[in-house]
Amino acid sequence: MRKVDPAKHQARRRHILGVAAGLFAAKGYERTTTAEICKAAGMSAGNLFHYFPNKRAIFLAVFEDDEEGKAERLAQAQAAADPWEALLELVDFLAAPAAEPLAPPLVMEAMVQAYRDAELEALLSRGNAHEHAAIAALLSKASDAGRIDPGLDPDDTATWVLALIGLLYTSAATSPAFKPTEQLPTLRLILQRYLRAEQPDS
Amino acid sequence: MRKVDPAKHQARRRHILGVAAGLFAAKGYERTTTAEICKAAGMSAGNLFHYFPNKRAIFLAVFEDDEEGKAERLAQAQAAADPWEALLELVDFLAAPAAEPLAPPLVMEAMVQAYRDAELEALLSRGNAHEHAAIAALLSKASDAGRIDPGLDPDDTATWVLALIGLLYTSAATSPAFKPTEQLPTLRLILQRYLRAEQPDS
DNA sequence: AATCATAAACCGAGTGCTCGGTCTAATAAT
DNA sequence: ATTATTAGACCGAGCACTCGGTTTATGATT
Repeated sequence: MRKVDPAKHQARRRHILGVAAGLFAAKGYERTTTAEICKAAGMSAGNLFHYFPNKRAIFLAVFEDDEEGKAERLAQAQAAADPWEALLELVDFLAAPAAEPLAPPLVMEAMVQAYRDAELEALLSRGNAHEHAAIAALLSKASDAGRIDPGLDPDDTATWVLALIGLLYTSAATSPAFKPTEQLPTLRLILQRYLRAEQPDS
Repeated sequence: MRKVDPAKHQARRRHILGVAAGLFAAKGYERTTTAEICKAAGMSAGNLFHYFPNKRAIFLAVFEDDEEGKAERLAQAQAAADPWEALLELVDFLAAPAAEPLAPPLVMEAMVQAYRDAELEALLSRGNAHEHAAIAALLSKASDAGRIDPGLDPDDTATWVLALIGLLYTSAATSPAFKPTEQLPTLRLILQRYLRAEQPDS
């Protein structure tokens, strides 16, 4: 009996997800055919569907895999001494992938698909809820420490902070001239002025 | 010989575009079938394609029609006496449609489609360029009048202002809890603190 | 007014094609 | 030998769009 090598299986799976992510980003979900994924992954249809039950599962897996391993980073942010610095670092961390060429269009595609797919919607909002909670907690702490405008509601504000980070993705996806790395300082400026209006110094 | 009644033709055309916009917003471009549009519009396939050469033309026409008539409003904004007030009003004007239920998902769909359709891309960036120019001009005037932070580059900043307005659309489309009308004041707050950092008064 | 001629408006069954997904049989590994 | 893995021909459903034809509205003609 031939023994399964789970590591090999995982690697092959990830290989598929990699090429699929590229295609989904470039052409969108519906216009990407399973045949194209097969060709790009260098395998046959039968084999592709040996790894995933259907096309949608491939799409979902792209984001499941991405969502993994983000939790500890969020928890780690909480532990930092200075909540304001921690917030800035967290923003940088969440904004960083926007510089990768694939991420912005992929995020756009995910958003538009989540609008009509309950499962994807659930998956994404779970990840989003974690981020939201982490940011809100930091905002609350920073507010207590007198580092940000105390008039801001942490929950509502966290939503806006997340949305502002998302702006890097949507802008990068919609206008080629927009370079997330170049624009990150402006994002930071906006956040600082928005959040720390009452404490213009340090 | 029968002569065409252009008004009637226009009305019928707009009727089609109305129902098509609803379907595109709800289900996305690719998942909306021409058969559905026919049914919703109460006409046959033959007749639908009598008004539009193909499905994509219907999609494009939705945004062409929307783009019309926005130019004069932009020009009018320039004429206003106080550039800062004019800017705020322009923001309100551009943000207003975000409250309509159809607009946010439709905008999302347009953005994602424009990423791979040169014609749509051209159409949207034309409209965007006008808005960008109008905002940049107002920012420039406001800067000269000492009403905003002089360190901000009008062009770059206009891009951000537009992106921030777009946030109302993307946020409304992706999270049902986000109500554009309720969030507009926060947007204004962010803009004020961002743009007028050096002039906290008035 | 009544009739005719003509082009627009409209219909809906049909068509060719593409797509996601399956099936069978061959191959490779143990 | 036995079973995992692969390939790609194949299938049925669904799609955008066409086509031949009917109906309806309008101007011209009598």
